Amino acid sequence: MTKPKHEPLIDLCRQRGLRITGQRRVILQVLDAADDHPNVEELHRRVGEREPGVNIATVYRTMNKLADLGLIERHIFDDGRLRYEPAPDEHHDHLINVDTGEVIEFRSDEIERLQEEIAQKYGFEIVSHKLELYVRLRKKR
Amino acid sequence: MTKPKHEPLIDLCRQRGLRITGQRRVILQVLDAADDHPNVEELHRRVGEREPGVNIATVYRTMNKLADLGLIERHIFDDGRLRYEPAPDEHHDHLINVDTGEVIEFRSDEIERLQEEIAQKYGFEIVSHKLELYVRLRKKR
DNA sequence: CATCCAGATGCAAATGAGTCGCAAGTATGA
DNA sequence: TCATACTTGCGACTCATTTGCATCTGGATG
Ligand SMILES: [Mn+2]
Ligand SMILES: [Mn+2]
Ligand SMILES: [Zn+2]
Ligand SMILES: [Zn+2]
Repeated sequence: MTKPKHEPLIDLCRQRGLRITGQRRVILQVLDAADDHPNVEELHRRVGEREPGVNIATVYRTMNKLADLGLIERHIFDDGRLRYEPAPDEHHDHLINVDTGEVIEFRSDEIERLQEEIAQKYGFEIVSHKLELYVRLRKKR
Repeated sequence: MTKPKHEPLIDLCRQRGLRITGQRRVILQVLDAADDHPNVEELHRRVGEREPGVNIATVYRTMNKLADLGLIERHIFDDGRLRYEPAPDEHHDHLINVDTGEVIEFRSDEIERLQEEIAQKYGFEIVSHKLELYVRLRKKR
Protein backbone atom coordinates (compact mmCIF):
# COMPACT_ATOMS: atom_id res chain seq x y z
CA MET A 1 0.00 0.00 0.00
CA THR A 2 1.01 3.65 -0.13
CA LYS A 3 2.08 2.35 -3.48
CA PRO A 4 1.15 4.34 -6.59
CA LYS A 5 1.12 0.90 -8.18
CA HIS A 6 3.43 2.12 -10.93
CA GLU A 7 3.38 -0.59 -13.54
CA PRO A 8 1.36 -3.77 -13.54
CA LEU A 9 3.53 -6.70 -12.67
CA ILE A 10 2.57 -8.45 -15.86
CA ASP A 11 4.58 -6.03 -17.96
CA LEU A 12 7.60 -6.45 -15.73
CA CYS A 13 7.24 -10.20 -16.12
CA ARG A 14 7.18 -9.94 -19.87
CA GLN A 15 10.29 -7.82 -19.80
CA ARG A 16 11.99 -10.50 -17.78
CA GLY A 17 10.93 -13.17 -20.22
CA LEU A 18 8.55 -15.02 -17.94
CA ARG A 19 5.85 -16.95 -19.73
CA ILE A 20 2.45 -15.47 -19.13
CA THR A 21 0.17 -18.36 -18.39
CA GLY A 22 -3.45 -18.11 -17.36
CA GLN A 23 -2.52 -18.93 -13.79
CA ARG A 24 0.21 -16.30 -13.67
CA ARG A 25 -2.02 -13.69 -15.18
CA VAL A 26 -4.49 -14.15 -12.34
CA ILE A 27 -1.82 -14.34 -9.67
CA LEU A 28 -0.29 -11.10 -10.93
CA GLN A 29 -3.67 -9.41 -10.97
CA VAL A 30 -4.21 -10.43 -7.38
CA LEU A 31 -0.82 -9.09 -6.41
CA ASP A 32 -1.40 -5.83 -8.21
CA ALA A 33 -4.78 -5.45 -6.53
CA ALA A 34 -3.46 -6.22 -3.05
CA ASP A 35 -2.93 -3.30 -0.74
CA ASP A 36 -1.77 -5.47 2.12
CA HIS A 37 0.79 -8.22 2.78
CA PRO A 38 -0.95 -11.51 2.10
CA ASN A 39 0.56 -14.93 2.68
CA VAL A 40 0.42 -17.66 0.07
CA GLU A 41 -2.72 -19.23 1.47
CA GLU A 42 -4.52 -15.90 1.26
CA LEU A 43 -3.17 -15.21 -2.23
CA HIS A 44 -4.36 -18.63 -3.31
CA ARG A 45 -7.78 -17.87 -1.88
CA ARG A 46 -7.98 -14.60 -3.80
CA VAL A 47 -6.80 -16.28 -6.96
CA GLY A 48 -9.50 -18.90 -6.51
CA GLU A 49 -12.17 -16.20 -6.45
CA ARG A 50 -11.22 -15.14 -9.96
CA GLU A 51 -10.22 -18.46 -11.40
CA PRO A 52 -10.79 -21.71 -9.55
CA GLY A 53 -8.47 -24.64 -10.02
CA VAL A 54 -5.10 -22.97 -9.70
CA ASN A 55 -2.95 -25.17 -7.51
CA ILE A 56 -1.37 -23.66 -4.42
CA ALA A 57 2.00 -25.12 -5.44
CA THR A 58 1.80 -22.90 -8.49
CA VAL A 59 1.29 -19.90 -6.26
CA TYR A 60 4.28 -20.90 -4.18
CA ARG A 61 6.42 -21.40 -7.26
CA THR A 62 5.32 -18.12 -8.81
CA MET A 63 6.05 -16.18 -5.62
CA ASN A 64 9.53 -17.67 -5.51
CA LYS A 65 10.18 -16.76 -9.08
CA LEU A 66 8.91 -13.22 -8.72
CA ALA A 67 10.91 -12.72 -5.55
CA ASP A 68 14.06 -14.04 -7.22
CA LEU A 69 13.57 -11.48 -9.97
CA GLY A 70 12.98 -8.76 -7.40
CA LEU A 71 9.49 -8.01 -8.67
CA ILE A 72 7.96 -8.68 -5.29
CA GLU A 73 9.23 -8.46 -1.73
CA ARG A 74 9.10 -11.30 0.73
CA HIS A 75 8.46 -10.68 4.42
CA ILE A 76 8.16 -12.84 7.47
CA PHE A 77 6.39 -11.17 10.34
CA ASP A 78 5.91 -12.78 13.72
CA ASP A 79 3.49 -15.47 12.59
CA GLY A 80 6.39 -17.05 10.73
CA ARG A 81 4.66 -17.30 7.37
CA LEU A 82 5.85 -15.92 4.04
CA ARG A 83 4.08 -12.75 2.99
CA TYR A 84 4.42 -10.79 -0.22
CA GLU A 85 3.90 -7.37 -1.68
CA PRO A 86 4.80 -5.89 -5.07
CA ALA A 87 8.26 -4.34 -4.86
CA PRO A 88 7.64 -0.74 -3.74
CA ASP A 89 9.09 2.24 -5.52
CA GLU A 90 10.50 3.52 -2.29
CA HIS A 91 11.71 1.45 0.64
CA HIS A 92 9.53 1.37 3.72
CA ASP A 93 9.32 -0.49 7.02
CA HIS A 94 6.36 -1.95 8.86
CA LEU A 95 4.31 -1.33 11.93
CA ILE A 96 2.11 -4.28 12.86
CA ASN A 97 -0.95 -4.00 15.07
CA VAL A 98 -0.64 -7.11 17.22
CA ASP A 99 -4.35 -7.05 18.05
CA THR A 100 -5.73 -6.78 14.54
CA GLY A 101 -2.87 -7.95 12.36
CA GLU A 102 -3.14 -4.73 10.38
CA VAL A 103 0.14 -3.67 8.78
CA ILE A 104 0.99 -0.02 8.36
CA GLU A 105 3.90 1.13 6.27
CA PHE A 106 6.18 3.94 7.29
CA ARG A 107 9.48 5.43 6.35
CA SER A 108 11.99 7.25 8.47
CA ASP A 109 14.93 8.73 6.64
CA GLU A 110 16.33 9.51 10.03
CA ILE A 111 16.35 5.85 11.04
CA GLU A 112 17.66 4.75 7.67
CA ARG A 113 20.55 7.15 8.07
CA LEU A 114 21.34 5.99 11.60
CA GLN A 115 21.37 2.38 10.44
CA GLU A 116 23.95 3.21 7.80
CA GLU A 117 25.97 5.02 10.40
CA ILE A 118 25.96 2.03 12.71
CA ALA A 119 26.91 -0.45 10.02
CA GLN A 120 29.70 1.86 8.93
CA LYS A 121 30.99 2.19 12.46
CA TYR A 122 31.54 -1.57 12.51
CA GLY A 123 33.12 -1.54 9.06
CA PHE A 124 30.17 -3.08 7.24
CA GLU A 125 27.83 -2.10 4.47
CA ILE A 126 24.15 -2.93 4.76
CA VAL A 127 22.84 -5.58 2.39
CA SER A 128 19.29 -5.42 3.68
CA HIS A 129 17.52 -4.75 6.92
CA LYS A 130 14.34 -5.46 8.74
CA LEU A 131 12.54 -3.07 11.02
CA GLU A 132 9.20 -4.09 12.43
CA LEU A 133 7.29 -2.33 15.17
CA TYR A 134 4.72 -4.53 16.90
CA VAL A 135 2.22 -2.16 18.42
CA ARG A 136 -1.17 -1.78 20.00
CA LEU A 137 -3.55 1.11 20.28
CA ARG A 138 -2.34 3.54 22.93
CA LYS A 139 -4.85 3.38 25.72
CA LYS A 140 -5.96 6.30 27.94
CA ARG A 141 -3.48 8.93 29.09
CA MET B 1 27.26 -11.33 24.38
CA THR B 2 28.22 -7.94 25.65
CA LYS B 3 26.46 -9.43 28.61
CA PRO B 4 28.13 -9.20 32.01
CA LYS B 5 26.37 -12.53 32.52
CA HIS B 6 24.92 -11.16 35.71
CA GLU B 7 23.31 -14.14 37.38
CA PRO B 8 23.38 -17.74 36.29
CA LEU B 9 20.06 -18.75 34.84
CA ILE B 10 19.83 -21.58 37.31
CA ASP B 11 19.19 -19.21 40.19
CA LEU B 12 16.53 -17.40 38.25
CA CYS B 13 14.91 -20.73 37.51
CA ARG B 14 14.87 -21.68 41.17
CA GLN B 15 13.29 -18.36 42.02
CA ARG B 16 10.57 -19.09 39.51
CA GLY B 17 9.99 -22.51 40.99
CA LEU B 18 11.26 -24.54 38.05
CA ARG B 19 12.49 -27.98 38.96
CA ILE B 20 16.21 -28.30 38.47
CA THR B 21 16.75 -31.59 36.69
CA GLY B 22 20.03 -32.90 35.38
CA GLN B 23 19.01 -32.04 31.85
CA ARG B 24 18.01 -28.51 32.74
CA ARG B 25 21.18 -27.93 34.70
CA VAL B 26 23.23 -28.72 31.61
CA ILE B 27 20.99 -26.73 29.28
CA LEU B 28 21.25 -23.71 31.56
CA GLN B 29 25.01 -24.05 31.73
CA VAL B 30 25.17 -24.09 27.96
CA LEU B 31 22.98 -21.01 27.75
CA ASP B 32 25.05 -19.18 30.35
CA ALA B 33 28.23 -20.06 28.50
CA ALA B 34 26.90 -19.02 25.10
CA ASP B 35 28.07 -15.71 23.78
CA ASP B 36 26.13 -16.05 20.55
CA HIS B 37 22.57 -16.81 19.41
CA PRO B 38 22.35 -20.57 18.94
CA ASN B 39 19.35 -22.40 17.57
CA VAL B 40 17.93 -25.47 19.26
CA GLU B 41 19.90 -27.90 17.16
CA GLU B 42 23.14 -26.17 18.13
CA LEU B 43 22.13 -25.94 21.77
CA HIS B 44 21.34 -29.64 21.73
CA ARG B 45 24.75 -30.32 20.23
CA ARG B 46 26.48 -28.34 22.96
CA VAL B 47 24.43 -30.04 25.62
CA GLY B 48 25.44 -33.38 24.17
CA GLU B 49 29.11 -32.51 24.61
CA ARG B 50 28.64 -32.21 28.34
CA GLU B 51 26.00 -34.83 28.88
CA PRO B 52 24.95 -37.21 26.13
CA GLY B 53 21.43 -38.55 25.97
CA VAL B 54 19.41 -35.43 26.52
CA ASN B 55 16.56 -35.47 24.02
CA ILE B 56 16.15 -32.54 21.67
CA ALA B 57 12.46 -32.33 22.58
CA THR B 58 13.60 -31.54 26.10
CA VAL B 59 15.69 -28.69 24.78
CA TYR B 60 12.71 -27.39 22.82
CA ARG B 61 10.45 -27.62 25.85
CA THR B 62 12.97 -25.98 28.12
CA MET B 63 13.51 -23.10 25.71
CA ASN B 64 9.76 -22.53 25.53
CA LYS B 65 9.46 -22.53 29.28
CA LEU B 66 12.38 -20.16 29.79
CA ALA B 67 11.11 -17.83 27.08
CA ASP B 68 7.62 -17.81 28.63
CA LEU B 69 9.18 -16.78 31.93
CA GLY B 70 11.21 -14.11 30.19
CA LEU B 71 14.52 -15.62 31.26
CA ILE B 72 15.69 -15.94 27.68
CA GLU B 73 14.93 -14.11 24.46
CA ARG B 74 13.76 -15.76 21.29
CA HIS B 75 14.85 -14.48 17.89
CA ILE B 76 14.23 -15.48 14.32
CA PHE B 77 16.80 -14.19 11.89
CA ASP B 78 16.63 -14.75 8.15
CA ASP B 79 17.24 -18.47 8.25
CA GLY B 80 13.83 -18.81 9.85
CA ARG B 81 14.93 -20.87 12.85
CA LEU B 82 14.39 -20.14 16.51
CA ARG B 83 17.47 -18.77 18.23
CA TYR B 84 17.98 -17.96 21.88
CA GLU B 85 20.07 -15.86 24.21
CA PRO B 86 19.84 -15.20 27.94
CA ALA B 87 17.66 -12.14 28.53
CA PRO B 88 20.05 -9.19 28.38
CA ASP B 89 20.16 -6.54 31.06
CA GLU B 90 19.75 -3.87 28.47
CA HIS B 91 17.87 -4.10 25.19
CA HIS B 92 19.93 -4.36 22.03
CA ASP B 93 19.43 -5.03 18.34
CA HIS B 94 21.40 -7.16 15.92
CA LEU B 95 23.70 -6.78 13.00
CA ILE B 96 24.19 -10.01 11.07
CA ASN B 97 27.15 -10.65 8.80
CA VAL B 98 25.49 -12.43 5.88
CA ASP B 99 28.79 -13.99 4.79
CA THR B 100 29.85 -15.47 8.10
CA GLY B 101 26.62 -15.62 10.06
CA GLU B 102 28.31 -13.71 12.87
CA VAL B 103 25.89 -11.68 14.97
CA ILE B 104 26.96 -8.38 16.49
CA GLU B 105 24.86 -6.59 19.07
CA PHE B 106 24.36 -2.87 19.10
CA ARG B 107 22.17 -0.32 20.72
CA SER B 108 21.05 3.04 19.40
CA ASP B 109 19.10 5.19 21.82
CA GLU B 110 18.54 7.49 18.91
CA ILE B 111 16.78 4.81 16.88
CA GLU B 112 14.84 3.57 19.89
CA ARG B 113 13.55 7.08 20.43
CA LEU B 114 12.58 7.54 16.80
CA GLN B 115 10.67 4.28 16.85
CA GLU B 116 8.64 5.47 19.80
CA GLU B 117 8.00 8.70 18.00
CA ILE B 118 6.71 6.93 14.92
CA ALA B 119 4.42 4.59 16.84
CA GLN B 120 3.09 7.54 18.77
CA LYS B 121 2.42 9.48 15.61
CA TYR B 122 0.08 6.70 14.51
CA GLY B 123 -1.55 6.51 17.94
CA PHE B 124 0.08 3.25 18.97
CA GLU B 125 2.38 2.10 21.71
CA ILE B 126 5.17 -0.33 20.93
CA VAL B 127 4.78 -3.82 22.31
CA SER B 128 8.03 -5.09 20.86
CA HIS B 129 10.16 -4.50 17.85
CA LYS B 130 12.71 -6.14 15.65
CA LEU B 131 15.63 -4.38 14.04
CA GLU B 132 18.13 -6.45 12.12
CA LEU B 133 20.88 -5.17 9.86
CA TYR B 134 22.13 -7.74 7.36
CA VAL B 135 25.60 -6.61 6.41
CA ARG B 136 28.83 -7.53 4.73
CA LEU B 137 32.36 -6.28 5.11
CA ARG B 138 32.71 -2.93 3.38
CA LYS B 139 35.04 -3.47 0.49
CA LYS B 140 37.58 -0.98 -0.90
CA ARG B 141 36.61 2.67 -1.25
C1' DC C 1 -0.76 -21.40 -39.21
C1' DA C 2 1.41 -25.97 -37.63
C1' DT C 3 5.27 -27.52 -35.02
C1' DC C 4 8.19 -27.91 -31.22
C1' DC C 5 10.12 -27.86 -26.68
C1' DA C 6 11.75 -25.35 -22.54
C1' DG C 7 9.31 -23.92 -19.13
C1' DA C 8 4.93 -24.28 -16.34
C1' DT C 9 1.41 -26.89 -13.96
C1' DG C 10 -1.24 -30.32 -11.00
C1' DC C 11 -0.87 -33.68 -7.86
C1' DA C 12 0.95 -36.34 -4.48
C1' DA C 13 4.75 -37.28 -1.78
C1' DA C 14 8.63 -35.45 0.69
C1' DT C 15 10.82 -32.26 3.84
C1' DG C 16 11.97 -30.18 8.12
C1' DA C 17 11.43 -27.43 12.23
C1' DG C 18 8.82 -27.60 15.92
C1' DT C 19 4.98 -29.71 18.90
C1' DC C 20 2.46 -33.19 21.45
C1' DG C 21 0.56 -37.60 23.74
C1' DC C 22 1.76 -40.83 26.67
C1' DA C 23 4.05 -43.96 29.69
C1' DA C 24 7.80 -43.97 32.78
C1' DG C 25 11.00 -41.42 35.81
C1' DT C 26 12.17 -38.00 39.44
C1' DA C 27 12.60 -33.48 42.15
C1' DT C 28 10.84 -31.59 45.94
C1' DG C 29 7.78 -30.49 49.85
C1' DA C 30 5.42 -32.69 53.59
C1' DT D 1 9.97 -42.09 53.22
C1' DC D 2 5.94 -40.83 50.44
C1' DA D 3 3.03 -38.75 47.31
C1' DT D 4 2.45 -36.41 43.32
C1' DA D 5 2.96 -32.90 40.15
C1' DC D 6 6.35 -31.88 37.07
C1' DT D 7 9.80 -33.75 33.52
C1' DT D 8 11.60 -36.61 30.22
C1' DG D 9 12.30 -39.80 26.16
C1' DC D 10 10.39 -41.26 22.22
C1' DG D 11 7.76 -41.63 18.49
C1' DA D 12 4.00 -39.76 16.10
C1' DC D 13 2.16 -35.67 14.40
C1' DT D 14 1.55 -30.93 12.37
C1' DC D 15 1.80 -27.68 8.96
C1' DA D 16 4.04 -24.52 5.76
C1' DT D 17 6.77 -25.06 2.00
C1' DT D 18 9.30 -27.76 -1.52
C1' DT D 19 9.98 -31.21 -4.91
C1' DG D 20 9.60 -35.27 -8.41
C1' DC D 21 7.31 -36.43 -12.19
C1' DA D 22 4.06 -36.96 -15.83
C1' DT D 23 1.50 -33.94 -18.62
C1' DC D 24 0.49 -29.60 -20.71
C1' DT D 25 1.23 -25.20 -23.19
C1' DG D 26 3.09 -20.34 -24.36
C1' DG D 27 5.19 -18.37 -27.74
C1' DA D 28 9.21 -18.50 -30.81
C1' DT D 29 10.23 -20.38 -35.30
C1' DG D 30 9.78 -21.36 -40.18
MN1 LIG E 1 5.04 -3.17 2.81
MN1 LIG F 1 21.49 -10.54 21.20
ZN1 LIG G 1 14.03 0.62 6.56
ZN1 LIG H 1 15.83 -1.92 19.48
